[in-house]
Amino acid sequence: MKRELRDAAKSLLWEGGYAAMSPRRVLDASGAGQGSLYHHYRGKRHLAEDALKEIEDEMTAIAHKTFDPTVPPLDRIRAYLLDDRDGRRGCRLGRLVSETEVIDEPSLRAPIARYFGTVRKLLIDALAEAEATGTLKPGYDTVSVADAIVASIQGGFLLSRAEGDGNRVRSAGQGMVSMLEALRIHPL
Amino acid sequence: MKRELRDAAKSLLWEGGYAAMSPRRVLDASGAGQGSLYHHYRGKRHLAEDALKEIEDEMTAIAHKTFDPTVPPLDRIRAYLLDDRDGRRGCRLGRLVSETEVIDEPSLRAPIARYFGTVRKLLIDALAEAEATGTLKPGYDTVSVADAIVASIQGGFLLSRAEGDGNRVRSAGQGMVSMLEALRIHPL
DNA sequence: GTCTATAGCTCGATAGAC
DNA sequence: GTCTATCGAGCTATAGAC
Repeated sequence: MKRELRDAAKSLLWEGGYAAMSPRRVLDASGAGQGSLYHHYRGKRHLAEDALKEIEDEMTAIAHKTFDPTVPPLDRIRAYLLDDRDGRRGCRLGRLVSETEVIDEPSLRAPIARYFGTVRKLLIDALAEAEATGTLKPGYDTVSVADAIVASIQGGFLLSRAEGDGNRVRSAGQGMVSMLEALRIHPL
Repeated sequence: MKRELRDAAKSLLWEGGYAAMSPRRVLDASGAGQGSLYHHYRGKRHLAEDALKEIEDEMTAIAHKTFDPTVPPLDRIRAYLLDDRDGRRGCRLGRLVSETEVIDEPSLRAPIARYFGTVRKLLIDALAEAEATGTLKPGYDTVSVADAIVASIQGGFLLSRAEGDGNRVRSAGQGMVSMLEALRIHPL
Protein backbone atom coordinates (compact mmCIF):
# COMPACT_ATOMS: atom_id res chain seq x y z
CA MET A 1 0.00 0.00 0.00
CA LYS A 2 2.92 2.35 0.69
CA ARG A 3 3.98 1.99 -2.96
CA GLU A 4 0.45 2.89 -4.15
CA LEU A 5 0.31 5.91 -1.85
CA ARG A 6 3.65 7.21 -3.09
CA ASP A 7 2.74 6.65 -6.74
CA ALA A 8 -0.56 8.47 -6.32
CA ALA A 9 1.27 11.33 -4.63
CA LYS A 10 3.82 11.55 -7.47
CA SER A 11 1.07 11.66 -10.03
CA LEU A 12 -0.94 14.33 -8.20
CA LEU A 13 2.17 16.45 -7.66
CA TRP A 14 2.75 16.51 -11.39
CA GLU A 15 -0.86 17.23 -12.30
CA GLY A 16 -1.63 19.99 -9.85
CA GLY A 17 1.26 20.61 -7.47
CA TYR A 18 1.53 20.30 -3.71
CA ALA A 19 -1.86 21.87 -3.01
CA ALA A 20 -3.61 19.35 -5.26
CA MET A 21 -1.89 16.49 -3.45
CA SER A 22 -4.46 16.48 -0.65
CA PRO A 23 -4.74 13.41 1.60
CA ARG A 24 -8.29 12.87 0.35
CA ARG A 25 -7.21 12.77 -3.30
CA VAL A 26 -4.21 10.57 -2.54
CA LEU A 27 -6.55 8.08 -0.87
CA ASP A 28 -9.02 8.15 -3.78
CA ALA A 29 -6.25 7.72 -6.36
CA SER A 30 -4.46 4.95 -4.48
CA GLY A 31 -7.49 3.04 -3.22
CA ALA A 32 -6.17 3.17 0.34
CA GLY A 33 -8.13 4.10 3.45
CA GLN A 34 -7.58 7.04 5.77
CA GLY A 35 -5.66 4.97 8.30
CA SER A 36 -3.12 3.64 5.79
CA LEU A 37 -1.73 7.03 4.92
CA TYR A 38 -1.17 8.02 8.54
CA HIS A 39 0.23 4.59 9.35
CA HIS A 40 2.96 4.81 6.68
CA TYR A 41 3.57 8.56 6.87
CA ARG A 42 3.47 11.13 9.66
CA GLY A 43 1.41 13.41 7.40
CA LYS A 44 1.05 14.99 4.00
CA ARG A 45 4.46 16.64 4.12
CA HIS A 46 6.33 13.41 4.80
CA LEU A 47 4.53 11.66 1.96
CA ALA A 48 5.47 14.55 -0.35
CA GLU A 49 9.11 14.31 0.75
CA ASP A 50 9.20 10.64 -0.15
CA ALA A 51 7.50 11.23 -3.51
CA LEU A 52 9.79 14.15 -4.36
CA LYS A 53 12.92 12.15 -3.62
CA GLU A 54 11.77 9.48 -6.07
CA ILE A 55 10.97 12.07 -8.73
CA GLU A 56 14.40 13.58 -8.18
CA ASP A 57 16.06 10.17 -8.65
CA GLU A 58 14.13 9.48 -11.85
CA MET A 59 14.91 12.86 -13.36
CA THR A 60 18.55 12.73 -12.32
CA ALA A 61 18.88 9.36 -14.07
CA ILE A 62 17.36 10.84 -17.24
CA ALA A 63 19.74 13.81 -17.07
CA HIS A 64 22.78 11.54 -16.83
CA LYS A 65 21.54 9.62 -19.86
CA THR A 66 21.10 12.85 -21.84
CA PHE A 67 24.58 14.08 -20.93
CA ASP A 68 26.29 11.00 -22.38
CA PRO A 69 30.01 11.51 -21.66
CA THR A 70 31.02 9.61 -24.82
CA VAL A 71 29.38 12.34 -26.92
CA PRO A 72 31.28 15.62 -27.66
CA PRO A 73 30.45 18.19 -24.97
CA LEU A 74 28.61 20.75 -27.10
CA ASP A 75 26.50 17.97 -28.59
CA ARG A 76 25.52 16.84 -25.09
CA ILE A 77 24.17 20.35 -24.49
CA ARG A 78 22.39 20.26 -27.86
CA ALA A 79 20.78 16.97 -26.84
CA TYR A 80 19.58 18.52 -23.58
CA LEU A 81 18.15 21.58 -25.34
CA LEU A 82 16.42 19.57 -28.07
CA ASP A 83 14.97 16.84 -25.84
CA ASP A 84 11.35 15.95 -26.52
CA ARG A 85 9.23 17.74 -23.94
CA ASP A 86 5.51 18.06 -23.29
CA GLY A 87 5.14 21.80 -22.80
CA ARG A 88 1.60 21.57 -21.45
CA ARG A 89 2.50 19.36 -18.50
CA GLY A 90 5.64 21.23 -17.51
CA CYS A 91 8.69 20.07 -15.58
CA ARG A 92 7.78 17.70 -12.75
CA LEU A 93 9.98 19.59 -10.31
CA GLY A 94 10.04 23.10 -11.80
CA ARG A 95 6.27 23.43 -11.60
CA LEU A 96 6.37 23.17 -7.80
CA VAL A 97 8.73 26.10 -7.33
CA SER A 98 6.06 28.79 -7.35
CA GLU A 99 4.28 27.24 -4.36
CA THR A 100 5.25 29.11 -1.21
CA GLU A 101 4.53 26.09 0.98
CA VAL A 102 7.06 24.05 -1.01
CA ILE A 103 9.82 26.65 -1.14
CA ASP A 104 9.44 27.62 2.52
CA GLU A 105 9.82 24.01 3.68
CA PRO A 106 13.51 22.98 3.39
CA SER A 107 12.77 19.26 3.18
CA LEU A 108 10.55 19.85 0.14
CA ARG A 109 12.77 22.40 -1.55
CA ALA A 110 15.90 20.24 -1.15
CA PRO A 111 15.20 17.57 -3.81
CA ILE A 112 14.20 20.27 -6.30
CA ALA A 113 17.33 22.34 -5.61
CA ARG A 114 19.51 19.21 -5.84
CA TYR A 115 18.09 18.32 -9.25
CA PHE A 116 18.76 21.76 -10.68
CA GLY A 117 22.22 21.66 -9.13
CA THR A 118 22.88 18.37 -10.90
CA VAL A 119 21.87 19.68 -14.33
CA ARG A 120 23.78 22.89 -13.74
CA LYS A 121 26.95 20.93 -12.95
CA LEU A 122 26.56 18.72 -16.03
CA LEU A 123 26.30 21.87 -18.16
CA ILE A 124 29.22 23.66 -16.52
CA ASP A 125 31.41 20.57 -16.95
CA ALA A 126 30.40 20.17 -20.59
CA LEU A 127 31.16 23.84 -21.30
CA ALA A 128 34.52 23.62 -19.53
CA GLU A 129 35.40 20.46 -21.46
CA ALA A 130 34.40 22.11 -24.74
CA GLU A 131 36.61 25.06 -24.00
CA ALA A 132 39.53 22.83 -22.94
CA THR A 133 39.28 20.71 -26.10
CA GLY A 134 39.03 23.75 -28.35
CA THR A 135 35.45 23.41 -29.62
CA LEU A 136 34.14 26.40 -27.62
CA LYS A 137 35.41 29.93 -28.09
CA PRO A 138 37.41 30.86 -24.98
CA GLY A 139 36.61 33.59 -22.47
CA TYR A 140 33.01 32.74 -21.63
CA ASP A 141 31.75 32.51 -18.08
CA THR A 142 30.65 28.87 -18.05
CA VAL A 143 28.54 29.35 -14.93
CA SER A 144 26.30 32.11 -16.23
CA VAL A 145 25.97 30.42 -19.63
CA ALA A 146 24.95 27.21 -17.85
CA ASP A 147 22.38 29.15 -15.80
CA ALA A 148 20.99 30.67 -18.99
CA ILE A 149 20.62 27.21 -20.54
CA VAL A 150 18.74 25.59 -17.63
CA ALA A 151 16.65 28.73 -17.29
CA SER A 152 15.68 28.72 -20.97
CA ILE A 153 14.14 25.26 -20.62
CA GLN A 154 12.30 25.98 -17.38
CA GLY A 155 11.11 29.31 -18.77
CA GLY A 156 10.10 27.56 -21.99
CA PHE A 157 7.83 25.26 -20.00
CA LEU A 158 6.31 28.30 -18.31
CA LEU A 159 5.69 30.09 -21.63
CA SER A 160 4.13 26.94 -23.09
CA ARG A 161 1.59 26.86 -20.30
CA ALA A 162 1.01 30.62 -20.20
CA GLU A 163 0.39 30.94 -23.92
CA GLY A 164 -1.36 27.60 -24.27
CA ASP A 165 1.14 26.49 -26.90
CA GLY A 166 2.96 23.26 -26.12
CA ASN A 167 5.67 24.06 -28.67
CA ARG A 168 7.07 27.07 -26.84
CA VAL A 169 9.61 24.94 -24.91
CA ARG A 170 10.85 23.46 -28.14
CA SER A 171 11.15 26.91 -29.73
CA ALA A 172 13.11 28.27 -26.75
CA GLY A 173 15.43 25.25 -26.86
CA GLN A 174 15.90 25.69 -30.60
CA GLY A 175 16.69 29.39 -30.20
CA MET A 176 19.20 28.52 -27.51
CA VAL A 177 20.88 25.95 -29.78
CA SER A 178 21.26 28.49 -32.58
CA MET A 179 22.90 30.93 -30.15
CA LEU A 180 25.14 28.24 -28.72
CA GLU A 181 26.34 27.28 -32.21
CA ALA A 182 27.70 30.82 -32.61
CA LEU A 183 30.14 30.00 -29.80
CA ARG A 184 31.41 26.84 -31.46
CA ILE A 185 34.85 26.61 -33.05
CA HIS A 186 34.65 24.52 -36.21
CA PRO A 187 37.68 22.35 -36.93
CA LEU A 188 39.24 23.11 -40.32
CA MET B 1 -12.94 50.64 -0.94
CA LYS B 2 -12.80 49.06 -4.39
CA ARG B 3 -9.30 50.50 -4.81
CA GLU B 4 -8.19 49.00 -1.47
CA LEU B 5 -9.65 45.61 -2.36
CA ARG B 6 -7.88 45.55 -5.70
CA ASP B 7 -4.56 46.68 -4.20
CA ALA B 8 -4.76 44.01 -1.51
CA ALA B 9 -5.51 41.42 -4.19
CA LYS B 10 -2.53 42.53 -6.30
CA SER B 11 -0.24 42.31 -3.32
CA LEU B 12 -1.47 38.85 -2.27
CA LEU B 13 -1.22 37.56 -5.84
CA TRP B 14 2.43 38.52 -5.89
CA GLU B 15 3.22 37.10 -2.45
CA GLY B 16 1.50 33.76 -2.70
CA GLY B 17 -0.39 33.38 -5.95
CA TYR B 18 -4.09 32.88 -6.65
CA ALA B 19 -4.58 30.34 -3.86
CA ALA B 20 -3.22 32.78 -1.28
CA MET B 21 -5.56 35.51 -2.53
CA SER B 22 -8.47 34.19 -0.45
CA PRO B 23 -11.44 36.46 0.29
CA ARG B 24 -10.62 36.31 3.98
CA ARG B 25 -7.06 37.54 3.45
CA VAL B 26 -8.14 40.22 0.99
CA LEU B 27 -10.53 41.55 3.61
CA ASP B 28 -7.90 41.51 6.36
CA ALA B 29 -5.34 43.23 4.15
CA SER B 30 -7.73 45.87 2.83
CA GLY B 31 -9.65 46.55 6.01
CA ALA B 32 -12.95 45.97 4.23
CA GLY B 33 -15.85 43.88 5.47
CA GLN B 34 -17.28 40.74 3.91
CA GLY B 35 -20.10 42.60 2.21
CA SER B 36 -17.85 45.11 0.43
CA LEU B 37 -16.02 42.47 -1.56
CA TYR B 38 -19.22 40.88 -2.85
CA HIS B 39 -20.77 44.27 -3.49
CA HIS B 40 -17.94 45.38 -5.81
CA TYR B 41 -17.13 41.99 -7.31
CA ARG B 42 -19.14 38.91 -8.21
CA GLY B 43 -16.55 36.77 -6.44
CA LYS B 44 -12.90 35.95 -6.01
CA ARG B 45 -12.35 35.26 -9.70
CA HIS B 46 -13.71 38.64 -10.83
CA LEU B 47 -11.54 40.44 -8.30
CA ALA B 48 -8.52 38.51 -9.56
CA GLU B 49 -9.36 39.44 -13.15
CA ASP B 50 -9.43 43.11 -12.26
CA ALA B 51 -6.17 42.88 -10.30
CA LEU B 52 -4.43 40.94 -13.08
CA LYS B 53 -5.41 43.46 -15.72
CA GLU B 54 -3.83 46.22 -13.66
CA ILE B 55 -0.67 44.21 -13.14
CA GLU B 56 -0.55 43.56 -16.87
CA ASP B 57 -0.85 47.29 -17.59
CA GLU B 58 1.91 48.17 -15.13
CA MET B 59 4.30 45.54 -16.47
CA THR B 60 3.53 46.38 -20.09
CA ALA B 61 4.38 50.03 -19.38
CA ILE B 62 7.70 48.98 -17.83
CA ALA B 63 8.47 46.78 -20.83
CA HIS B 64 7.89 49.64 -23.26
CA LYS B 65 10.21 51.81 -21.20
CA THR B 66 12.92 49.12 -21.24
CA PHE B 67 12.64 48.67 -25.00
CA ASP B 68 13.35 52.32 -25.73
CA PRO B 69 13.09 52.66 -29.54
CA THR B 70 15.71 55.43 -29.63
CA VAL B 71 18.31 52.94 -28.39
CA PRO B 72 20.03 50.53 -30.86
CA PRO B 73 18.03 47.27 -31.05
CA LEU B 74 20.59 44.90 -29.56
CA ASP B 75 21.15 47.30 -26.68
CA ARG B 76 17.42 47.28 -25.98
CA ILE B 77 17.65 43.52 -25.58
CA ARG B 78 20.71 43.91 -23.35
CA ALA B 79 18.77 46.34 -21.20
CA TYR B 80 15.93 43.81 -20.85
CA LEU B 81 18.31 40.99 -19.94
CA LEU B 82 20.28 43.05 -17.43
CA ASP B 83 17.34 44.73 -15.71
CA ASP B 84 17.48 44.77 -11.92
CA ARG B 85 15.29 41.94 -10.66
CA ASP B 86 14.48 40.53 -7.24
CA GLY B 87 14.95 36.82 -7.83
CA ARG B 88 13.31 35.82 -4.54
CA ARG B 89 9.97 37.42 -5.31
CA GLY B 90 9.73 36.25 -8.91
CA CYS B 91 7.81 37.68 -11.85
CA ARG B 92 4.41 39.02 -10.80
CA LEU B 93 2.72 37.26 -13.71
CA GLY B 94 5.05 34.33 -14.38
CA ARG B 95 4.67 33.00 -10.85
CA LEU B 96 0.96 32.38 -11.40
CA VAL B 97 1.45 30.13 -14.42
CA SER B 98 1.96 26.93 -12.47
CA GLU B 99 -1.45 27.22 -10.82
CA THR B 100 -3.94 25.00 -12.62
CA GLU B 101 -6.88 27.13 -11.52
CA VAL B 102 -5.31 30.16 -13.21
CA ILE B 103 -4.31 28.47 -16.46
CA ASP B 104 -7.62 26.62 -16.82
CA GLU B 105 -9.63 29.84 -16.52
CA PRO B 106 -9.34 31.83 -19.78
CA SER B 107 -10.15 35.18 -18.17
CA LEU B 108 -7.24 34.75 -15.75
CA ARG B 109 -4.78 33.31 -18.26
CA ALA B 110 -5.49 36.06 -20.82
CA PRO B 111 -3.67 39.01 -19.17
CA ILE B 112 -0.65 36.78 -18.49
CA ALA B 113 -0.54 35.50 -22.07
CA ARG B 114 -0.97 39.05 -23.41
CA TYR B 115 1.98 40.32 -21.37
CA PHE B 116 4.29 37.59 -22.61
CA GLY B 117 3.04 38.23 -26.14
CA THR B 118 3.95 41.89 -25.77
CA VAL B 119 7.51 41.19 -24.61
CA ARG B 120 7.92 38.55 -27.29
CA LYS B 121 6.89 41.00 -29.97
CA LEU B 122 9.26 43.70 -28.67
CA LEU B 123 12.10 41.17 -28.85
CA ILE B 124 11.20 39.87 -32.31
CA ASP B 125 10.99 43.43 -33.65
CA ALA B 126 14.31 44.40 -32.07
CA LEU B 127 16.00 41.31 -33.54
CA ALA B 128 14.50 41.99 -36.98
CA GLU B 129 15.61 45.62 -36.83
CA ALA B 130 19.11 44.58 -35.77
CA GLU B 131 19.35 42.21 -38.70
CA ALA B 132 17.97 44.81 -41.13
CA THR B 133 20.44 47.46 -39.97
CA GLY B 134 23.38 45.07 -40.11
CA THR B 135 24.23 44.76 -36.42
CA LEU B 136 22.99 41.16 -36.13
CA LYS B 137 24.45 38.28 -38.10
CA PRO B 138 21.84 37.22 -40.66
CA GLY B 139 20.09 33.86 -40.87
CA TYR B 140 18.77 33.54 -37.35
CA ASP B 141 15.19 32.59 -36.55
CA THR B 142 14.13 35.72 -34.68
CA VAL B 143 11.09 33.99 -33.18
CA SER B 144 12.89 31.12 -31.49
CA VAL B 145 15.70 33.41 -30.31
CA ALA B 146 13.07 35.73 -28.82
CA ASP B 147 11.41 32.77 -27.09
CA ALA B 148 14.77 31.73 -25.65
CA ILE B 149 15.34 35.23 -24.29
CA VAL B 150 11.98 35.59 -22.51
CA ALA B 151 12.32 32.03 -21.26
CA SER B 152 15.79 32.65 -19.82
CA ILE B 153 14.42 35.40 -17.58
CA GLN B 154 11.35 33.50 -16.43
CA GLY B 155 13.46 30.40 -15.87
CA GLY B 156 16.03 32.52 -14.05
CA PHE B 157 13.35 33.62 -11.59
CA LEU B 158 12.38 29.99 -11.07
CA LEU B 159 15.99 28.92 -10.41
CA SER B 160 16.45 31.81 -7.99
CA ARG B 161 13.55 30.57 -5.92
CA ALA B 162 14.39 26.88 -6.24
CA GLU B 163 18.01 27.27 -5.20
CA GLY B 164 17.35 30.04 -2.69
CA ASP B 165 19.78 32.34 -4.49
CA GLY B 166 18.32 35.64 -5.60
CA ASN B 167 21.19 36.20 -8.04
CA ARG B 168 20.34 33.32 -10.33
CA VAL B 169 18.12 35.52 -12.57
CA ARG B 170 20.94 37.98 -12.97
CA SER B 171 23.38 35.19 -13.83
CA ALA B 172 21.02 33.73 -16.44
CA GLY B 173 20.51 37.19 -17.97
CA GLN B 174 24.27 37.77 -18.00
CA GLY B 175 24.91 34.43 -19.67
CA MET B 176 22.29 35.26 -22.26
CA VAL B 177 23.93 38.63 -22.97
CA SER B 178 27.30 37.00 -23.54
CA MET B 179 25.74 34.56 -26.01
CA LEU B 180 23.84 37.35 -27.75
CA GLU B 181 27.04 39.36 -28.20
CA ALA B 182 28.44 36.50 -30.26
CA LEU B 183 25.72 37.24 -32.81
CA ARG B 184 26.60 40.91 -33.07
CA ILE B 185 28.33 42.40 -36.10
CA HIS B 186 30.81 45.05 -34.99
CA PRO B 187 31.16 48.06 -37.29
CA LEU B 188 34.73 48.54 -38.50
C1' DG C 1 -1.86 -2.77 8.61
C1' DT C 2 -6.27 -1.33 7.43
C1' DC C 3 -10.85 0.48 8.29
C1' DT C 4 -14.71 4.22 9.62
C1' DA C 5 -15.83 8.28 12.12
C1' DT C 6 -15.02 12.69 13.23
C1' DA C 7 -12.50 16.80 14.90
C1' DG C 8 -11.19 21.82 14.00
C1' DC C 9 -10.06 24.80 10.41
C1' DT C 10 -10.25 27.66 6.15
C1' DC C 11 -12.29 28.04 1.82
C1' DG C 12 -15.66 30.75 -1.42
C1' DA C 13 -20.17 32.57 -1.18
C1' DT C 14 -24.83 34.21 0.56
C1' DA C 15 -28.39 36.48 3.73
C1' DG C 16 -30.17 40.22 5.57
C1' DA C 17 -29.75 44.28 8.88
C1' DC C 18 -28.31 49.13 8.81
C1' DG D 1 -22.07 50.77 0.31
C1' DT D 2 -20.86 48.52 4.41
C1' DC D 3 -21.57 45.50 8.30
C1' DT D 4 -22.12 40.72 10.98
C1' DA D 5 -23.65 36.05 10.82
C1' DT D 6 -23.69 31.87 8.72
C1' DC D 7 -23.69 28.11 5.11
C1' DG D 8 -21.78 23.76 2.83
C1' DA D 9 -17.60 21.99 1.20
C1' DG D 10 -12.91 20.49 1.38
C1' DC D 11 -8.71 20.55 4.03
C1' DT D 12 -5.13 18.04 7.40
C1' DA D 13 -5.09 15.19 11.17
C1' DT D 14 -6.55 12.08 15.13
C1' DA D 15 -9.28 8.35 17.58
C1' DG D 16 -10.23 3.94 18.12
C1' DA D 17 -12.36 -0.54 16.35
C1' DC D 18 -10.98 -4.70 13.79
